[in-house]
Amino acid sequence: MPELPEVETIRLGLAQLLPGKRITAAEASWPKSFPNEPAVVAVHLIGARVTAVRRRAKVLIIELDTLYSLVIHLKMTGQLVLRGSTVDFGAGHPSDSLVGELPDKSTRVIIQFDDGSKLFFNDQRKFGWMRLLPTVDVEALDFFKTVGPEPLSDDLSAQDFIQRIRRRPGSTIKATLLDQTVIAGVGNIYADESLFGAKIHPAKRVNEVSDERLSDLYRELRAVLHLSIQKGGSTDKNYVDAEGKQGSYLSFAKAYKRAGKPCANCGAIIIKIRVAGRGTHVCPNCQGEASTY
DNA sequence: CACTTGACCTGTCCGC
DNA sequence: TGCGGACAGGTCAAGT
Repeated sequence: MPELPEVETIRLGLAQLLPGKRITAAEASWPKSFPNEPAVVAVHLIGARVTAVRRRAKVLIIELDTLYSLVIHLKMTGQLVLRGSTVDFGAGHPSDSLVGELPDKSTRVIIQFDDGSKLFFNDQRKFGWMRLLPTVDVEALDFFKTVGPEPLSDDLSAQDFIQRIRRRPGSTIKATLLDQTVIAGVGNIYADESLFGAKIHPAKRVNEVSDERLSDLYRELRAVLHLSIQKGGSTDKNYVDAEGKQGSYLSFAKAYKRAGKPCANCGAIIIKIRVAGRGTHVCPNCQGEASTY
């Protein structure tokens, strides 16, 4: 569920909170969530100071002054919440937080810092992971070697976007958007939202979509990602930011999780179907029926 | 080769 | 009330 805007929101928070802190301890109550050898952790993580927090696609990278990095993928239900920092979180009240006392029963890893603060890696479904790697090896991970360009990059033009989408002519447009090797960071929410905005049926094959429509999709995708980052991401069930707070994008969503409700453009009832093995929200009027293409 | 499905997991919701 | 099953969806491995 954390997609590009959610991971970016967490990154923005952690980038404010973590740099300069020194790690004093790390423990994993679910070893698969943090499978590194204890000896490697002892040498390259304990005592390390955080220098930067970066993001690539849906992956967070916490860089350390030991020239190692913590690489983290939250998958569907992962959370990274900092508690007990001497840095003030600002105006938010504790009641804004979706998570209560930590650790809780979904806490898999706890990273402790020299100022007494703790970073909690919670993950209800245990699909997420973090691993410690030499920083120079991070980009050599298979995922980073094959992942597509950042959709919000200034370097990605509409023409570049269209060219990459067309690498999968026989696939549905939604499956292609979700393919991380085509474009990075898009998941189920923003696939549905951007396809709605571009008035493209998710089940339509790429080779049946015009360049003009794909150009609309490029613009809509960037717009919904920008808006969601501005709203602190989408909280459906589990997602919270680095302070434990929910995001509010879903109250602005036009398709995702709106089955049975009227389309904001035409008033037709949004339906939920299955495309690329995922629950898919579509306006049958604005986006048309797949069979008519 | 291109594309789809299953596995990894837990919690929630629905029907009986 | 309890229970079985469907469902939620990111990514990789395995299957068609």
